[in-house]
Amino acid sequence: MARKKVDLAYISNPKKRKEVLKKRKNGLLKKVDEITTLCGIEACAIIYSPDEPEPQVWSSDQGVESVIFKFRGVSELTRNKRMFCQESLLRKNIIQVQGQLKKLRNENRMKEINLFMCQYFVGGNHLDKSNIIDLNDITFLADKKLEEITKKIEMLHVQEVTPTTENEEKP
Amino acid sequence: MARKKVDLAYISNPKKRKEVLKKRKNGLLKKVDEITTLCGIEACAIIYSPDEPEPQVWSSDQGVESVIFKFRGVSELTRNKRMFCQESLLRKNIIQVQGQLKKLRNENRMKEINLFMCQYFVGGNHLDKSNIIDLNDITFLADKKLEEITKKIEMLHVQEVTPTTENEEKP
DNA sequence: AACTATTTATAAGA
DNA sequence: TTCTTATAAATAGTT
Repeated sequence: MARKKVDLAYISNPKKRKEVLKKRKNGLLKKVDEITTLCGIEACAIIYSPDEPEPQVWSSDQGVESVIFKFRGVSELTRNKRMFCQESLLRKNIIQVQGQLKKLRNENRMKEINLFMCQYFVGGNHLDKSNIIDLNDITFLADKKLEEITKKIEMLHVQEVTPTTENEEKP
Repeated sequence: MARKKVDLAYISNPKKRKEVLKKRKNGLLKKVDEITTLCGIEACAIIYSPDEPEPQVWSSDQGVESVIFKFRGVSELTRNKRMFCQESLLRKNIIQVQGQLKKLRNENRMKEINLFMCQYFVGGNHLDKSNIIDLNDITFLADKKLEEITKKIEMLHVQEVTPTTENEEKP
C-alpha cells in the first residue's frame, strides 16, 4: 500500500508473493494483538502459509488454538452455491468500478495538467511553486500537443500544394 | 491511529471501546481478505465481541470455521452468517468505490469547466461551439469565482480602513 | 533487512 | 450515526 496503489489480486510472482505474505502476516498479527489489548476481547488469526508445515496462529485463547491444530485435516464440503454466485458477481462489480475509477483518475490528472499549462500562459508565464504538478506529466502533455500542431501544419501544407480547384466555378 | 498516537492499553470508556472495536474489526477483516487474495492462502480471523452472542469469523476455509463452531457448540446455521459477513464487506467496498467515483466525476467536471474558461481567455475570448460545456455549469463556476473576488476585495478594504497600527512602535 | 514515498487505517471532531 | 479530516501506521518498491 505504498509507492503504488495495491492491485487486489493474486500475486503471480512467487518471490514477491512470499515477501508480501511475510510483511502482511506481521501486520495482521499486530492488528489482532492491538484489538485484543484495546478492547479486552478474545480474538485469533490463523494463517496457512504454503511453506510452513503448520498454520501460524496468534490467539489470546489457548483453547481455540489447540482445537484448530487437532482438527486441521477436517474439511466442510457443503457449499452454498447461491452465496458463491452472488459473491463472485460482487467481486466482478468491484473490479469493474475500480477500472472506471482508475480511468477517471487518469483523465482528471490530464485535465489538471492542461489547466495548469493554460494558467501558465494566462498568468504571465510564471510557475507557481505551490503547484504539485509533476514536470514529467507536463512534458508528456506538451509532447502530445506538439504532435497535434505538427499534424495540423502538415495538413495545411498539403492543402496549399494541392488547392481544391475542382470546386471553383468557371467564370 | 490518527489525531493522536494510539495508547496501546485497554480502553476503559465503554462507549469508546465499542466504537474502536467496530472500526478495527472492519479493518482486521479487510486485512484478512486482502492477504488471502494477494497471497492465495487460507486464513481466518475470529473475534469474540462481548455484545455479540456468537463469535464473528472471517475465513477463506470452511473447514476451520466448522471446527471452531462445533467446538463452541454453535449450530451450523451460523455458516450463513459468515457468508453474510463476507458479502456485506464486498457490498461496502462497492458503495465506497462508487462514492469515490461520484466525487471524482464532479472534480473532473469542475476542472473541465475551469479549463474551458481559461482557454476562453487565452484564445481571444471566442467560444468554441464544438465544446459541450453546459452554460449552467459555467455560470455556477463564474459565480463562485466572483464570490471569491468579492471576498478578497472586502478583505483588502478592511485592511485599508483599519491598518495594523497596534503593531507599530511609538516614536 | 533497512529505507522512503505513498497509501491506508483510524482517532477525533463535525 | 455517518462523514470528514488530520495524523499515525502499514507497506510497495528500492537499495
